[in-house]
Amino acid sequence: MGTSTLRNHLLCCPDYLNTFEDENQTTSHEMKDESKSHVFDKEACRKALTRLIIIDELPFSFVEKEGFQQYSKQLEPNFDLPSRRTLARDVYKLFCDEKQKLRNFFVSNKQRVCITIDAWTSIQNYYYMVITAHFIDSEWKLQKRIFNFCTVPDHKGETIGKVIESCLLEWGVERVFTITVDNASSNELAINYVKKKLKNWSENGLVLDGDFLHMRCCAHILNLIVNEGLKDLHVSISRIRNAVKYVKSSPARLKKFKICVEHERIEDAGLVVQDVSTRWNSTYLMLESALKFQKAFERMEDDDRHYVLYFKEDGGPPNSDDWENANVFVLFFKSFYDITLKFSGSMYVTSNLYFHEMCSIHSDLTSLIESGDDLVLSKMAIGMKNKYDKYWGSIDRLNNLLLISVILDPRYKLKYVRFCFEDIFVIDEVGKKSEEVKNLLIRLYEYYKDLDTRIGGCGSSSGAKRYLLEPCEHVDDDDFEILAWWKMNSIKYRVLSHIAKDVFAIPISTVASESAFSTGGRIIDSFRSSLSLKMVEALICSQNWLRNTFVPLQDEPTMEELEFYEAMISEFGSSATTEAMTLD
Amino acid sequence: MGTSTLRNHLLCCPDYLNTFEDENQTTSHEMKDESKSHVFDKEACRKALTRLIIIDELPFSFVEKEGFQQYSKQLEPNFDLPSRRTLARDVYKLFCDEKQKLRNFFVSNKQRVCITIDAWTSIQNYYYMVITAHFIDSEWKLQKRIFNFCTVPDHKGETIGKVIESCLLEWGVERVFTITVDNASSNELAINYVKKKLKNWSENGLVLDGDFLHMRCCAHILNLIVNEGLKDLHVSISRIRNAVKYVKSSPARLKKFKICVEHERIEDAGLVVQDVSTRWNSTYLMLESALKFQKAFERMEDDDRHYVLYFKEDGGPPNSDDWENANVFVLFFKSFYDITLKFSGSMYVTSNLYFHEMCSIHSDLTSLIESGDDLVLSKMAIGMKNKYDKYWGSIDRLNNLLLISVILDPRYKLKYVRFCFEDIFVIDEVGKKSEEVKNLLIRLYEYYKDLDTRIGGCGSSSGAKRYLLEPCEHVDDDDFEILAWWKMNSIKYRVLSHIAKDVFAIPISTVASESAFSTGGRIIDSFRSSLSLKMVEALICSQNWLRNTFVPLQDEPTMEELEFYEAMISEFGSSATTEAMTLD
DNA sequence: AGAGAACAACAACAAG
DNA sequence: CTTGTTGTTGTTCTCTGGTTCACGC
DNA sequence: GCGTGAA
DNA sequence: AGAGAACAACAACAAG
DNA sequence: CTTGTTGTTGTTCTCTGGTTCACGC
DNA sequence: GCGTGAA
Repeated sequence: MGTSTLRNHLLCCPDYLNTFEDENQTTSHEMKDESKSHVFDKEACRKALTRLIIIDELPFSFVEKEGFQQYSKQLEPNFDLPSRRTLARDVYKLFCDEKQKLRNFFVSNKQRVCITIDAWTSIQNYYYMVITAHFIDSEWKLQKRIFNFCTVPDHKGETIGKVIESCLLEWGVERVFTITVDNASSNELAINYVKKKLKNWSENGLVLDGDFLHMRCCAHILNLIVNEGLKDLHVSISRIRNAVKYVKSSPARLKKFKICVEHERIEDAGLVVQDVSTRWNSTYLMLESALKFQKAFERMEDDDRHYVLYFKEDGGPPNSDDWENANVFVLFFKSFYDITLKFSGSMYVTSNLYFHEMCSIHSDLTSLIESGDDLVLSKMAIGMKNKYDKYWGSIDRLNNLLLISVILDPRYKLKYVRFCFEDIFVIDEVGKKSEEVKNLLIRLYEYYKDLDTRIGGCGSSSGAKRYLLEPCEHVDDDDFEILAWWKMNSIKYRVLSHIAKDVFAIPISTVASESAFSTGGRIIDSFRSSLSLKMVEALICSQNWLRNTFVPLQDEPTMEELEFYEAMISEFGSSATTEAMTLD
Repeated sequence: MGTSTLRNHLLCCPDYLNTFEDENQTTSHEMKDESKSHVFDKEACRKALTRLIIIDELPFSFVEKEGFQQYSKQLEPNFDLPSRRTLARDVYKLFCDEKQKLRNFFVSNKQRVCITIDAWTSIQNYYYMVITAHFIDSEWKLQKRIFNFCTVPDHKGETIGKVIESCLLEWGVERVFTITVDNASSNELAINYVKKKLKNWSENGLVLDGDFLHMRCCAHILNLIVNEGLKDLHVSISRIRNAVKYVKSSPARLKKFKICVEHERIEDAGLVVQDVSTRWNSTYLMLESALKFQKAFERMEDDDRHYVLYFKEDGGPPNSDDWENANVFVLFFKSFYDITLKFSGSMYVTSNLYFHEMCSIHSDLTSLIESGDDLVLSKMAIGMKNKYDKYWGSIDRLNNLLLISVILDPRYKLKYVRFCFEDIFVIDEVGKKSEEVKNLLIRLYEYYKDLDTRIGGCGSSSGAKRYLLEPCEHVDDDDFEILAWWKMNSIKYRVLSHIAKDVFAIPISTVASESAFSTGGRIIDSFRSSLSLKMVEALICSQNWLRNTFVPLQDEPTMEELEFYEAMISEFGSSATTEAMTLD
C-alpha cells in the first residue's frame, strides 16, 4: 500500500492533513518538520556527499561508480551527482572553512594546547609529519585535533622544529603546554628550537619557562624496556616464530597442524597468530596462543617430516626449554601488555596513569631481580631495569607535570606520590622530593593566577593548599570520571581547575599521532598513491575535525556558575581552611 | 528559490500543473515519468543498496558508517537503512535469485560453454578455485560469467576435476567446448577426469570426443619462454634491480638520486619503477625506465658513498655490460611485452590471435638464432626456443581449434595457415598438415550439422567449402570486428556460424579467472578476513553477473532472419559453388 | 586500539 | 562582450607471491 | 624415494 | 588490464 | 497464541616496517 | 670519521 497512497497524498491533500499523515508515516523517529515532504535541497545533498567522502574514507571516484550512482538516483532522482573533480574541490573548500572556524576558536580563546608530533614514511617514499593538539573544552571533554599533516624533507631536529613553529603561527596558537614525542634523537633538538622561539613570541606562551615542555612517549619507553627483555629470549622466540610461520605458510600445512591439534584434544578454536617483529605486542599474543598448542607442535615433529627439515639451520624445532621460556615470558609480560593497552588510550585522560604504571613496572622489575631464583630471568630483569633507569631512573628525568597530574587526581593527591617515592627512590630524598613537587604546584598556581587577573581574588596559593588538605575521594576506580569531578569542583577551585584542565590534557603517548598515520595509510593506499599532498592533508584533517565536533563555547563561567561558586565558598570555605592547618 | 517553490508546489498544485512543472525542473535528463514526485519505494531503495554494496565492493558495515547514514538521510529521509546483518541476507538472496535466472538461461538454451579455471591462495590460507564460463550470446557479444568461487582442500588433479564436475552439474551445463588452464601439473589429470565424466553424461557434451578440450593458457607459456631468456641476464638484471631498490628505499636516497638526474639533465619526469619478480612484465618496465636514467645511476657512484657500499656483495653497482644487457633485453622483449598485453584481453575475441602471435614469436627467435652475431644473445635465444618447442614445437601440441579460429577469421582463412606452416614446420609436412586442419573443419561441420537437425538442409559440408572458397576480406586490421562480420554472415553460413560462435568464445588465457582473484583480493582484504566462504562467493559472483548484464534471448533466428537467409542463398549460393570448384 | 566481520541471543512484529 | 565558476572528457601515472603437485629417474 | 618444473 | 587519481583542455553558463 | 521474518546488540576473532638522525668515541 | 641507539 505504502507508495501509491503516499504519492496521492503529496499531490492532493491540503497542508494540515499532509503534516498529520507524515508524522504517522515516519514512525516516531527523530525527523521532525524537516522531512515533511522531502524538499529537495541541492546544497544540503552536496554537503552530505562531501562529508560522506571525508568521514567514510572513500576515494573521490566513488561518486562515479555504477552502484553509487544508481543508489543515489533511486533515493533522490533530482540530485545530479557532481564529478570527482568538483567533489575534490568541495572537499578542499570544506577543509578550508573548517580550518578557519577552528582557528577562530583557538585564537579568540587563546587556547593553551598540548601537542604530539610523529613522523612516518608513506608508500610513495615521502616523509610525513603530523602535529596533533590536545585540550579540554569548556564542557570538560577531552578534545584532540590534527593541526597539520605534511611532508618534510628529512628528520633533522631543526627541520621538525621549524615545521612546528610555522604550524603554531598558522593556527595562531602561542600557548603550548607540552610537546609529546618519541625518543628519536632529533626530537630533543626540535623541542629546544621550539622552546627558544616560543620564548620570543610572547610572555605567556610557555608555562614556567618551558622547563616541562618536553614529554617522552611512555609507550615507546615501555617498548624499549620490553625489547631489552626480549633479547635474551631471542633464540626461543625465533624458533617458536618459525614453527608458527611454518604452520601458517600454506593451507596444506595448516591442515596437517589442525589434525595434530585434534589428536591432542586441544579444544581452543582460536588459531595461532603470526607476530610482527616490530611490535612486541604481537609477539606476546603469538606466544600466548602458541603455548596453548604446544603439544600439537610437538606432535608435528613426529607426524610431519618436512616440519623438522624446515628447522635444520635453526637447531631444530622449539624444544622444551624454548616452551618453558615462552611460558615465563607470557606470565611475566602480561602486566606489561596490559599497561601498554592502557597507555594507548587517546579518548580518555591518561596523564594521571603514567606515574602509577611506571611505579608498578618498577616494583615488578625489582622484585624479579631480588628474588633471583631463576638466573636467566633475573639477568633479563637486570637488563630491563637498566633500560628503565635510562628514562625513568631519576625523578628529574621524568616530566614533573605528570606528578602534578597524580596530585590533581582527587583520589590520590600528595599522599600517594609520597608513598611511591619511598618505594622507588632512596629514602632520604623522599621528603625533599615531595616538597619540590608541592612547590611546583604552588608555582603553577601563582603562574595561572597572575596569568588572568579575572581569575584571581582568593589570596596567594590558598586554592592549592585548600585542595591538598581536603581528604581524598574514596570511590570505585572504574566508575570514577576525573573530568566530571573537576567539572563539578571547578567553582570551588577556580585557579586549580585551570591547571587541571591543562595537565589532564597532556597526552602521555604519541598514539594520537600514530593513529593519524594509520588513517594516512588507509587513505594513501596503493590505489590512491597519486593523491596530492594538499588533498591528503585536507582529507585527514577534516575527517578528524568532522568526527570530533564540539560546541566551541567561550571558556568563561556563566552567571549562574558564578553565583553557585559564591554559595560554595561560604559553605565549604571555612572547613577547608581548618583542615589545611592540621596537615600543612 | 528552488526548494521552497518546489515544496509549495507539491503541496498545493493540481495534478496536471505539477507534472508540467516537474518536467521543467528536471532539465531534460533521462528520467521520465518515474521521477515526477519522488515516490518513496522502500523495496527499490533496498535493492539499489544491495547492488551498491555488491557492485562497488563495499563492506557490509558501510551501511552503518556515519557519513553514509547522514547522506542517505539527506537524500531520502523516509528510507531506514537496514543493519549490516540484514544487508548480508539481502546480498545472499540476490545472489541466489541471479544464479537461478542465469542457470535457467544455460539450461533452457543448452548453452555450450568454454571454461577457464585457476587456483589462488587467500591471505587466510585457503586455496580458492574459480571457474569462469565463456560464450557468445545471441547478439554476438562475447560473454563471461563466473560459475563458482570456492575453496578446495588441495590442488590435486582429481580434487580439481571433481569440483569442475559438480560445478557443471549444479549449473546444468553438459556441453563444454574447451577448458583453458595453466601448465600446473595437476591440470592435465583434472581435464582427463572431466573428459571421462562428460563422455558418460550425454552424447553431445563433448565435441569430437573431447580431443580438443584441453587448452593451455598462452600467457603462461609466453611467461615461461621469457623467463628462460631472463635467466641468462640474471646477474645484470639483479644488479639493476638492486640499484633501483636502493634509490627507492627511502625519501632521502630518492632525493639524492633526483639531484643526479637533474645534474645529468635528464628531462623525463617519469620515475624509475621497482619490479615484482614474479611478473616479468614489471621487470621489463623497470629496465625500460631505468635505462633512461643510466647516467644518473652512474653519477650516484661518485656522489653517494653508501650507494657503492650497498653493492659490496653483488660485485659492484651495474656496470656498462649490465646496462648493455638491459638495453638488448628491452629491445628484444618489446614484442613479447606487446603480445602479453594482447593475450591478456578478456573483453574481445582472442582465439584468432593465438596462432598469429605464436608464429611471430617463432620467427623472432629463429632469426635471432640464425643471425648469431652476438653469442650471448643467440645462446639466450636457443634456450628460449627450447622452451617454445616444449609447448608449441609441433602442431600436435597445439590445440587445433586455434587453427580453426584462424581459418574462421575471414581475413585469413586457410591461406594464412598454410603460409605459416611453411615458415614454421618442415616443408614436406605443409600439405599434409593443412589438409588435416581442413579436415578438422569438415568434421566439425558434420558434427554441428548432425547435432541440431533443425540447422541442416544444405548438403554435407558444403557450407564449409563455400566459406573457404570465397575470397578473403580485405579490411583495415584495427577496424575489423570479427563478431560483427559473423553476425552479418550468420544467415549465409548457418552451420559454420555456430562453429564460429563456439570457437571465438575460447579464452586463450586464464586472465578472466585471475581477474576474479584480483577481485577476491580486494574483497577478502585484511579488514574483511572473517567473511564467510559462502559470502565471498556470493559477492564475487553476483558482482560479475550484475556488471555483465545481457538480454538472454533464446538462441534462435527470428522469422525475418530466416526470410533474409533464403534471399541470400539464392543470391550468393551459386557463385560460391563455382569458386569452390576451382580451389578445392 | 581501530576497523571489519561472524555469530548468538534477543526483541519486535507480521502471518498463520 | 569579457571574466570567473562549475563541470566534463581524455591522457598520464601509479600499484600488485612462495609451497605443492605430478612426473620421471 | 628424491629432484625438477610449474603455479 | 584494472582501479585509482591528477592535470590539462575544453564546454557551458552566470556574473559583471 | 505460536511460528517465521526482520532487525538489533554484544561478544569474539582477525589484521598491521627498514633507513636516518644525533651523539659520543 | 665511525659505531650505536632509537624511530
